[in-house]
Amino acid sequence: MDHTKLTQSLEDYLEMVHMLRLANGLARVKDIAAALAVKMPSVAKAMVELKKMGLVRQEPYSGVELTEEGERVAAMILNRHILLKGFLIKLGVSEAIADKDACSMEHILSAETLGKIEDFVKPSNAIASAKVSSVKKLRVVKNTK
Amino acid sequence: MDHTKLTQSLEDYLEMVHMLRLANGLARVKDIAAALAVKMPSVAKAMVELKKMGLVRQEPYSGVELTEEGERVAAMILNRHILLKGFLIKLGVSEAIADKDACSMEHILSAETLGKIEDFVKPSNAIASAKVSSVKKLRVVKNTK
DNA sequence: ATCAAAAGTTAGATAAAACTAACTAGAAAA
DNA sequence: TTTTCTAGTTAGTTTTATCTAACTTTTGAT
Repeated sequence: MDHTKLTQSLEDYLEMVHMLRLANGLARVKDIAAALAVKMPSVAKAMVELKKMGLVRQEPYSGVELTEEGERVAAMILNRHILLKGFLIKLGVSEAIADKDACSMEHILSAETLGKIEDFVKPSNAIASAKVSSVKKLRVVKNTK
Repeated sequence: MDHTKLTQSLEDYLEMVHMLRLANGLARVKDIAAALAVKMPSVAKAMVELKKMGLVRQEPYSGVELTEEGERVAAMILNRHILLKGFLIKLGVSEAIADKDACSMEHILSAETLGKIEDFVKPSNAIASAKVSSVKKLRVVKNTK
């Protein structure tokens, strides 16, 4: 509800909550920290911010959930991630590196560039279900930034 | 000489010094600030760091120069910039946006991804002089981050 | 030659994002 | 049911990168 703009790092946290819920059903502070290669207090602080912005819900000492708005925003970010990862793979980049670089790129590219990348990746037969199937294949692993 | 790793922001300052010297012959604090859309004291602080690292030389109250090592590092960064900008333009992105996004991307991509992008941009007939001619066309304008 | 404007510098404040250390709540084992 | 371990939190520090305000040097007009 709060329209304050997300920083890159908050986008990462929000996206990771979403990924972990898709992968495990539950987004724990400990797992968020491991996946982003940070310590738990960093996650706690980020969650305080995301709660203030109304993107995340959390009862003390338990898992993190997304609000409806949070879900909407996180899905956007995750779609960007999937698009960029697919793009890099299409260029011949290995899956692990594609994942890592997509994660960095997803916060900085302009809408125009993202659009052109989309055109490149889906030249004609853009099947809407592509995104969905990619999401199903999500596997969350520890990052080694 | 000092092997401390450059931060993204120091890479930007170093690259801009190089660009301004190529474009104007002289890299002034005021112009560096304008081109990167920051204030002069930010440039002054960055120059202190780059001097410590032995990448930049400057007599007080005058223009900034690159050391040999600084020149080497700056040229690498600038080549990355030129590569990425060309890549984006090839995808159909407008020149201004390509420049801006290349500037963000140049700090974060892995060697593997940069290599694949190079393959994509120069499929076969990679003329060495391409880089040089791009440099000649450099025009430094005020950034509006 | 003087002095005002422009360019450069220094000092100190603020904000983001991480960390460590120390504390608290909850879950699991004895 | 205690106790212990794990997960989560809070407080305070550090680093990076910006800023504003105040000061200094240089330049250049008069």
